Formats: sequence, C-alpha cells, structure tokens
Amino acid sequence: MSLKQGIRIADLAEHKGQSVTLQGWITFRRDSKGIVFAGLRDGSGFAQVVVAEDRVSPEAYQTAQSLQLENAVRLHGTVVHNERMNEMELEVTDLELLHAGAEYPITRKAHGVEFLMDHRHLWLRQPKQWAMMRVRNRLVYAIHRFFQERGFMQLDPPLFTANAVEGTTTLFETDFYGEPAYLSQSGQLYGEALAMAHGLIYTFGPTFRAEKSKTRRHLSEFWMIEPEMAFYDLDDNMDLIEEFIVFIVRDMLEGCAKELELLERDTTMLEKVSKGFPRLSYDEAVAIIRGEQAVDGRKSLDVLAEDLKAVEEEIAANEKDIAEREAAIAAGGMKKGAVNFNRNKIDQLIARNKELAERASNIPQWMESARNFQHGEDFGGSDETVLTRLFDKPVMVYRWPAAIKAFYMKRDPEFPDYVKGVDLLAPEGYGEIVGGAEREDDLDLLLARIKAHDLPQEAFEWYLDLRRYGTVPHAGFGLGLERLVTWLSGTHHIREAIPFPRAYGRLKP
RNA sequence: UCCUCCAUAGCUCAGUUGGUUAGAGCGGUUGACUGUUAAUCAAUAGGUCCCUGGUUCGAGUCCAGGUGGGGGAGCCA
Repeated sequence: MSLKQGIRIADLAEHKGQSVTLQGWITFRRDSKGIVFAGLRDGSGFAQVVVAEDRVSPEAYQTAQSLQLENAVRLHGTVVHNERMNEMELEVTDLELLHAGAEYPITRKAHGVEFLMDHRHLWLRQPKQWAMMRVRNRLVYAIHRFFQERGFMQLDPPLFTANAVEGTTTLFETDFYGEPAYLSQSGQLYGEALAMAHGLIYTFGPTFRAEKSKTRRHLSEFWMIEPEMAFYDLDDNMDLIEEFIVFIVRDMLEGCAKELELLERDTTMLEKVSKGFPRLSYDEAVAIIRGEQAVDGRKSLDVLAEDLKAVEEEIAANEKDIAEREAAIAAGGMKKGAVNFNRNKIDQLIARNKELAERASNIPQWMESARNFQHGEDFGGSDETVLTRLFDKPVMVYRWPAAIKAFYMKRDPEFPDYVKGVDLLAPEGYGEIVGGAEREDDLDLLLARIKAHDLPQEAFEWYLDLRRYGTVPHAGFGLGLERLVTWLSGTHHIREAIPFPRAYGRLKP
C-alpha cells in the first residue's frame, strides 16, 4: 500500500536498493561525529534512518542534528540492509522537517500508570501500545471472518435500553427525552429476537457497566461479541465456543508474530490452544478446586504449594543478584554506562520481586479460599486461577447452580437445580472470557424465573413474545473483546487493550 | 460499598530519631566523539515537597481532614 507520497516502512524490504520517500515521526536520535541515527515510525512499523554528513546538504544535516522526539519529517534516501541489526534502514539523502513541535513528554524510560493514562492519546504511539492495537484489530477482523464464513449475520442491538438485562449489575442512567434510559449492559435479549428472525446472528458493540470496580479485569465501557444461534443446545454452543477460540488464536499467532514479539509475549501456552478443551461440570470443577479430585494425578493444593516454593526461590535468587550488583557499583571503578545498566537491572529485579512477593502472599490465601470453597457459590478470581492452573488449555465449566446465574438460562431437565450455562476460563490467570448458555425456551418457566428474580414483567413482554410465537431451543454466548486482547497479548491490565479506556475514575482523555 | 498502599524536578525515584542552602538517574540545553542499539564523556538549567489545618523553637518528614491515584474484595465479560 503506497501513500500519496512515498512508501510505508512495512514495505521497505520490497524497495531494497531503491531511492524512496518516507514520512513519519522521530522515535529517537543519537549522533556521533558526522553521523546521525534516528528512529522513524509511520504507523506501519519502525525503522532506523541514518544521516551521514557527507551525503546531505549542510542545512539538512543541521536539521538532522536538531531532531527531537515526535518531530514530523519527510525523508528521501536509499533503502539498505543493516547487517548488524538485520533490519532494513534508510540512508538519507535529503530531509524536510514538517513539524518541530514542543518537547515530547513520553520518553523511552519508565513511566507511571497515572502519567501514561493521562497521556493515553500520546501513549498510543509507543511500540507496545501500537502492537496491542494491531492485535486488537487482527482479532476483530478474525471474529468477523469466523462468523461471516459460517453464515452468521452481524446485527446491532440498541444501546439505549429501558431496563436491565440482568437485574443485579449497576447501570448508567441517562435522560431519554425526559424518560430514564440506561446504557446497554448486554445486547443478548435483542440478539435472541434477531436469531429468531435470521437463525444465526452475532452482535458486536459497546456495552456499559457502572460497577465501581478497580481491578485489572474491568472496564466501564467494553466491546462484546454475542452470537446467538437458533436450534443450538448447550453442547452445540460449547462446540462453537471451542471452534471459535481455536480459530482466532491460531489466526492471531499467524498474523501478529511481529506484534507479539514487541509485546514480549511468551506464546507457549497460546500454541497449545487446539480442539479438545476440558469440559467440566460445575460439580467436578468444585471438587478439583477444593483439592478433592486430581487432574492427571495432581491436586490443586499440591500444585499451589509447589508454585509457592518456586516463587520464594526466585525471590531469594533475585535478592542475591541485587546485592551483588549493588556491591559491584559501590566498589567503584565502574564506567557510567555499566553503572546505569546495573541500576536499571536492579530496578527491574526490585519490580519483579514486588510482583512475586504479592503472589507469594496471595497463594496461601488462594489455597485457603480453594480449600473452603462452598458448593453453590460463584468462582472468585483466585478459584479460576487455581482451576485453570491444572490444565494447559482453556477450560469450560458447564451446568451451573441456577441460583447464581441469570434468569434467562435454561433449566437442566435432568438436574433441576442447575442451568445449562457455560463459562470459558482462559489459562495463565486471565480468568473468565466467555459466558454463555442455552436459553430458557419455555414461557411458563421463564415467567416464574422473572418473578423469582423480582424483575418487572411488563418490561420483558416483548422478550416473552419470542416464546409465544414459534419458540425453539437456542443458545449463545458473550465474549469480552478487551479480556481476549489482554489474554492473547499477555498484558497485565485490561486498560491497555482498548484505545481510550473508560473505567471507574477514568473519563479522560 | 469495603480493605490496603501511594503522592518530592518534565519523568522514575531517594531523602536518616523532625534540624543549615532539597538529592540522583533519565529527559532538555551546550559541547566532544565517524555505526549508534534505552550509546558514551563533560558542562548546565530545572522545585508551591498534592491541598487545608494542627503539634513544634523548627515539618518534605509527625497528626487530622480533604483531593487525586495504584492494588484487591464483591460483581462480572
């Protein structure tokens, strides 16, 4: 893909030896006598450009020497292969400064969360954030391809709604011509109506939850994919979830290798994502969490105890490393560059140990919580981690106690206190990314559950009509896009998985 | 709503039992160095120590309240 003027960095290799024009922004500058090295990014990638004093005009060289972070430039030069870095770079013959601008606030050094979030509009330009957005884009495209290739229609539910889909969660209230209206927390009920019209559908849009959650897994505004399939039961639903997850993970590994490398994502666990996800009933899952049932000869509490030991050993090793580096610096005689290198290394080790110390203090709590897990409760974050730790693929948990699940889930005829719901838990501590169910298709049962959940029946009359006119078995699921991006990119916090996160305490920029 | 931690230079942080003029690295600026890889070397500018009140001869440091933020619980995708 070419620009109106010049080419893009992503296409540099195709132009080896040619004279080309690049346009972009400066990511770094280092100079030495007679030579300036600068980094350039243009949205398609990153490359180094080299300005040698004897190859350009004196004016151009002076401009090159004065380049600052995020200056906008247009460069002309020859594409060459840099043997040292094994990368394509540009030997500049001429350059124009398009905009010099002010001193750029984000540097290549460490920054705190608050500072970065306040500068999110600029942070997005940094390589890791750039890679993250590329992963997000790839996933969105793969999701559409997966469903479109299988005959699903993408149709959009309304975002203004009159009532909650699930009575419990908090809603954002707005004013709709004088009437209270709420921002949608799920498009599912509308998805069911659309499935009765089109058979196979999916919705893909923003949803809003006014939960005052400050955790790494929650956003107030997030994007959800919600397929709904007529004539599907719970097993069909689980088959589709599995096929879907395998498809998008494979596609991303194939299409985003460069991005995952920039993100320093260890892809070992992702490469194991293939058909045959473990399917556990809620009852089995509870037994495993409590340590009553082994998986491949291993019990949850034993594995956690081993993990704790490993964490403690790593902390001790890091402390020894830190002490040695500090002693070496204190001994003197070290060059400044080496001192900086060791200081940075020490900072990294301290940060790592802080993380490990948190985990070390968490694990005994997880064990305690796992041991005392009460049958009938929903899983907490730590229970999900404990369970998935025993498997090397995403885990499906199905047939949940009716009391803790939404009113619309279908009662299991063979297990009257359970519903035909399913959650998909991602490995590596990322937890729940999919929640789905076969829907209750019996009008009388649905009416009873609306009453039992204390929901206003009149608000659901249109939904009940779906059971009055040609009701059929149907099922669907919801997938949080940002949780998927967070998991696949190996990111610590969900706020980096969306361009401009909206969360409790975060409305700007 | 609850628990817990934090706020000092543009950024990341140190700052001793409360004691003279507030410290480092990075970033900026100036200069040196002909292939740098978060380059290196030298010099230099840069501060309302979050806000309000209190204790004290004296507060960046102690106390109370507030504001902003981090992590977690609950709830969820």
